Amino acid sequence: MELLQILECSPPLAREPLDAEQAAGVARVFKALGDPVRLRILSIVASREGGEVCVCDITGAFELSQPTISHHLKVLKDVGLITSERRASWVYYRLVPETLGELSALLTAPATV
Amino acid sequence: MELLQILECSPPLAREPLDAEQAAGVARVFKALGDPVRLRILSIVASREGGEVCVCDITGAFELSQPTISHHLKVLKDVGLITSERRASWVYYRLVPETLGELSALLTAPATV
DNA sequence: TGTCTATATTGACATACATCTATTCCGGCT
DNA sequence: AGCCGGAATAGATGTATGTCAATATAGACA
Repeated sequence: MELLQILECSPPLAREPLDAEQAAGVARVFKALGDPVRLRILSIVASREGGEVCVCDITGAFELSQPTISHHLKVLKDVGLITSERRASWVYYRLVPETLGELSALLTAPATV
Repeated sequence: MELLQILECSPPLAREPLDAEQAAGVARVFKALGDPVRLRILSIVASREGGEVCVCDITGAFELSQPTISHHLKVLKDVGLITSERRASWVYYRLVPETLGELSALLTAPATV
């Protein structure tokens, strides 16, 4: 089952308990967000005017090796938070806003009455 | 610095890149959410009428040892997602909706124009 | 005081993960 | 074809993490 589909059919945490399968799917995405480097990469991609970021731009923002950045990009891509497209020698990444939106909805807190 | 404060002053991912300190703080919370058992525990606590869950209720919902559940509760508590209160022999956990709300806001996707 | 129940802590262990170096893959260029 | 630069993959390594059994702690009650 696709991860985005799991997110779509998972109720907000505050509405009813997740079943084991939903929890496993959702946890994969949160785990991807549970690393400071990946969070910064995602925020760079998500906040970019035009929506596209070249890998070289990301690599330049960190004091980490190129393979490490590549690894983190793969993790984010595998859970459906970003997509990639190769053009000539460069690979461009962009956000998948639907995934982020589903996550946000999942975390919507109950009305503080 | 308190984790909730870091969440409060961190811009939505899609607005501007997180700095290293913000990312480290936010990542701690997402890492706590990055485990299926903890997600299910949190959803049990968050969706409970009355807001309180006894540890024994949680333990009964999993085929895991009591120390393991206790460990996961501590992780969720350490990042400010839940709080605990002891009354007589029992310990009750409840959601901290502010933390969940801050996280949700952080993930708010950019307007899909 | 002693015992019983509920929860937390400790210590051990196997697995997962972040990072690096070395290498490979892919396009463009000469 | 051969080379070069950008990016991905493979393999290695130290550290973090999820789990358990054993033990400790806290409170109720006899």
